[in-house]
Amino acid sequence: MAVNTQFSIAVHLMAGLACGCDAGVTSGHLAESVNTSASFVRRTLAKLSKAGLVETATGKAGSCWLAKDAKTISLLDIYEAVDAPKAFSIHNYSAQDKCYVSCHIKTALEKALAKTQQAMESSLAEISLAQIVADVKKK
Amino acid sequence: MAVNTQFSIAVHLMAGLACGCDAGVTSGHLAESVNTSASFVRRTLAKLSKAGLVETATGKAGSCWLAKDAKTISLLDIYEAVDAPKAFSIHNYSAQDKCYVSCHIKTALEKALAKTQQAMESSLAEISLAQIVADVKKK
DNA sequence: CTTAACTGTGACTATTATAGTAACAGTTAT
DNA sequence: ATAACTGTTACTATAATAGTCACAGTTAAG
Repeated sequence: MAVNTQFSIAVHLMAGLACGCDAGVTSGHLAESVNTSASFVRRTLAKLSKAGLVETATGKAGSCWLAKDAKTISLLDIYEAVDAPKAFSIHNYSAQDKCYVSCHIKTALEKALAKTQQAMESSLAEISLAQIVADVKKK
Repeated sequence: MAVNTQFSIAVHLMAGLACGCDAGVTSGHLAESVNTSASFVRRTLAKLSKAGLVETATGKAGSCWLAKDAKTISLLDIYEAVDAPKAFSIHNYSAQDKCYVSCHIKTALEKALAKTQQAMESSLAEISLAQIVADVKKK
């Protein structure tokens, strides 16, 4: 798979942490839920930790837990934490001097796509982890 | 590169067509502007053609042109025409029965991300090809 | 009616981002 | 001392995408 799923995996992990906050949740537990290796989970977890969304304890009986209340964590926080790719990527080519479209399309596109990216991020900011967890529990 | 640039290339092509509408624009001309092969251009052009955004003529002196006024073409039209990937893809894993997060996260995520996708598409719908062309010409 | 110059399309290769794994050093309860 | 974690690096495998090649189909022009 060459599709980026970091973000959705990260949300899965965060939801897992939000639900299992009673017991000490390990990367192994989470890996089982996501169906991948503990190592892969830990790498994503590391990013969430650096972003201050998750706290961890090393050593025997080490574990992970949410650093904040799920209500105060938005999907945008998670999106930014895992530095998922932008919604759009612009092709990079060497501009042909004699063609003004070729020379200026890139900046024009960047300007337009910045707006779109902004719209997407605003939308993500409005969804909290708590909402996701509520949805998961409802079913 | 495993990053999808279909969309930005398609906009580049459309801008090229919008600007060079006087002369017969060929896939070769466009390829030069984008700095890729004519064949690759034609394949993207084919999608735009199927979507009714572009018309083409085969045979000697064949060429391409916009099917509609640039003012009436939105970036969303182009986005849909090239069926660019969704902003987010959800990881696919086999759900672990004993874990309810694992079982239900997917539908919860889909619901949340549908909103985000919608926000993005609305934003794209508000930008017309004509605006892009104006930006390109301004500089 | 032959040739030249296009489009349209299928089949192929190369690239590279990403998923996923393995291994091991560092840490800390027991 | 040992067991069971985290944190991190290095590696392999996969697959989406870019990009190329080749050729059939079409049409204007000589």
